[in-house]
Amino acid sequence: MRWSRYFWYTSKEDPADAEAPSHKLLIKGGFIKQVSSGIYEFNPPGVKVLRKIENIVRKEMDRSGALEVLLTVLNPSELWKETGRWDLYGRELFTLRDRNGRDYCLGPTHEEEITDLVRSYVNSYKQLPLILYQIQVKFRDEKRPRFGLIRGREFIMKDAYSFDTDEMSAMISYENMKFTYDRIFKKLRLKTLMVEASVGAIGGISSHEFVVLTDYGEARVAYCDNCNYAANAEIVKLSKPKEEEEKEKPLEKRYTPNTDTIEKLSSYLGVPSGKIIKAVLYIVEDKEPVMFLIRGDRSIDENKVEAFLGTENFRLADDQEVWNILKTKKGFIGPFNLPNKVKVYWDNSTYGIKNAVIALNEPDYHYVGANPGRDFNYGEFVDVCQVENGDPCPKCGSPLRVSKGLELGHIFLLGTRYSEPMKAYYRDHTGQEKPIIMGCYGIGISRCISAIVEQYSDEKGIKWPTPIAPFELDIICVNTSDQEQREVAEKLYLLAKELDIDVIYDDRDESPGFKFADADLCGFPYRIVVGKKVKEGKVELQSRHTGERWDMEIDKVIEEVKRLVDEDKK
RNA sequence: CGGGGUGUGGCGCAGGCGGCAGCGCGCUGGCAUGGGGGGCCAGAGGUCACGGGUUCAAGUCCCGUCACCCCGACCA
Repeated sequence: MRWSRYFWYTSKEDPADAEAPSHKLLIKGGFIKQVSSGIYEFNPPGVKVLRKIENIVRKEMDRSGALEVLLTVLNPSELWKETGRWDLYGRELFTLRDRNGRDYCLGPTHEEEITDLVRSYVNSYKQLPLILYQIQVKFRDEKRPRFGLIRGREFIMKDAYSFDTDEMSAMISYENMKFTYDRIFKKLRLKTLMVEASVGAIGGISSHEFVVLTDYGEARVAYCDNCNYAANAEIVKLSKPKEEEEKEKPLEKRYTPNTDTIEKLSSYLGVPSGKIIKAVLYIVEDKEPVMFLIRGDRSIDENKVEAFLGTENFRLADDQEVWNILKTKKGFIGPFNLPNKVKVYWDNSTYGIKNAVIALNEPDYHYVGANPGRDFNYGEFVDVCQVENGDPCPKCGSPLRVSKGLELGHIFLLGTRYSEPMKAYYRDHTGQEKPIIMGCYGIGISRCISAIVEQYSDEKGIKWPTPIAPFELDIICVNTSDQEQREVAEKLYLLAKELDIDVIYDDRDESPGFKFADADLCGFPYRIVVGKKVKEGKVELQSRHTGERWDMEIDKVIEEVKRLVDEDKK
């Protein structure tokens, strides 16, 4: 490709609206362009990267025995009503109506459609097991799109679905996909971590996420360096700590004005926040008040709350509700003198605290020196505490490490969540009718682009791994008005094409510095600079990854690039 | 959906105290250049997000709407 004839425009300035490095670089480098919040179009080099990723994924899926299909983007509501998700999926579902008043959705995922496809052909155990996949655009009307391709409302996903006769067989399909995902991310040069994940409301049997550790992820991931345990933070169980050993002080009611936060209370009383028992009031299903008590230096993990309550329909009580229910204000909520309708749960972290500070639902007052058994009694214990760095590993007790993670893949053993309501049945060898056991497996393809940029970039720009790079080689002619340099560059370009190197020749009439800056930004793994040294029969070969530069004979440089590129792609 | 912020040539920004709409990059033409977004000359390009209001006069003040970004809760 000659750059002067290509459609590729970079920017000198950082885009104003981008925050994450991958978002900035992809826009600045002219790979993508924003159309609307969470909606991006791909320019030619962006498409090249996307296709290379897709093809790596496709190759590994095919190798696993999965078969590619292409389902529809526009999906009639009927199937979604069969599984109840037309209503359950909520406002995240993009819906529309045709001229005859029929409802459709733009597919956010395709369990319904794939199950419909399979049930229309599969009747017998002889046709199973089966894994089908597709690579296709998905639509989700996210509450908050973020960070470019990291969370979009329109994005490219690889979704696969397995169909098995029984749970044992389904487990084998699941393991197959786990293995395949591991290969895929290695081929994409992504350093991923496989973590145990919540099966959530889908009610599946097993679930794992593949995440990369980055500040621009939205999941919290806990992992143990000692025993290799790794899990999404929301499912890491925290049990009761040891009882504190401390001499009990007398109970005292103290005037504590304006202490509506733990920090203020802690500094007002000169007591560490870990000695405070914090009470948080939630309103469940818009009516039922539920109080959680937790140690003052810890936070509530609302994912755990959701799992415990069995509903996502809950929220913090507002000031008015706190007053109406408890006759107090925020900061002074406690487990004493409660109306009967308030349910109270004690997080494990509150166990064994001696000489605690605790509120009593009386504005501007707290108890100090409160001790369990003597001054108050625990109720039912629960685990709703957010996991933090250093918490004990549930497997081996070593300190956990907690990081932000970006979820690139998620695999699920679904069971019969879709096959049962949609009557996707088969006959077993005795002639008995049984529901198919399903699994589903996703990879955010467009999100992978961002993840790769997050992992491979520096202040100058992107450093694409060779298998994913928009071009493997960039040829720059320093002085375009020098006849000899132009001829050499031209010759090398044609030779590189001859050898099937994915090459771009920067033949634009721009200053050398301009082209160097673009080359760094756009992230070509190899660059040949044709300059003054052509007089000595030499050009310069550079590696974007290592920064190395070598003077090479003009006659040998392309073969060397070919060797390096082939090595990288192994 | 709660909280915060921003909307001014293609891009990045200034102007905000009401009185000729500016700068840098990019773009067009020309000249000199050619190893790190380089120099000189001459140009083109704007419904100041939208709607309403105050005023002799609004980019600027007031009210409303919309869009986008960031922080939180949810998905690949």
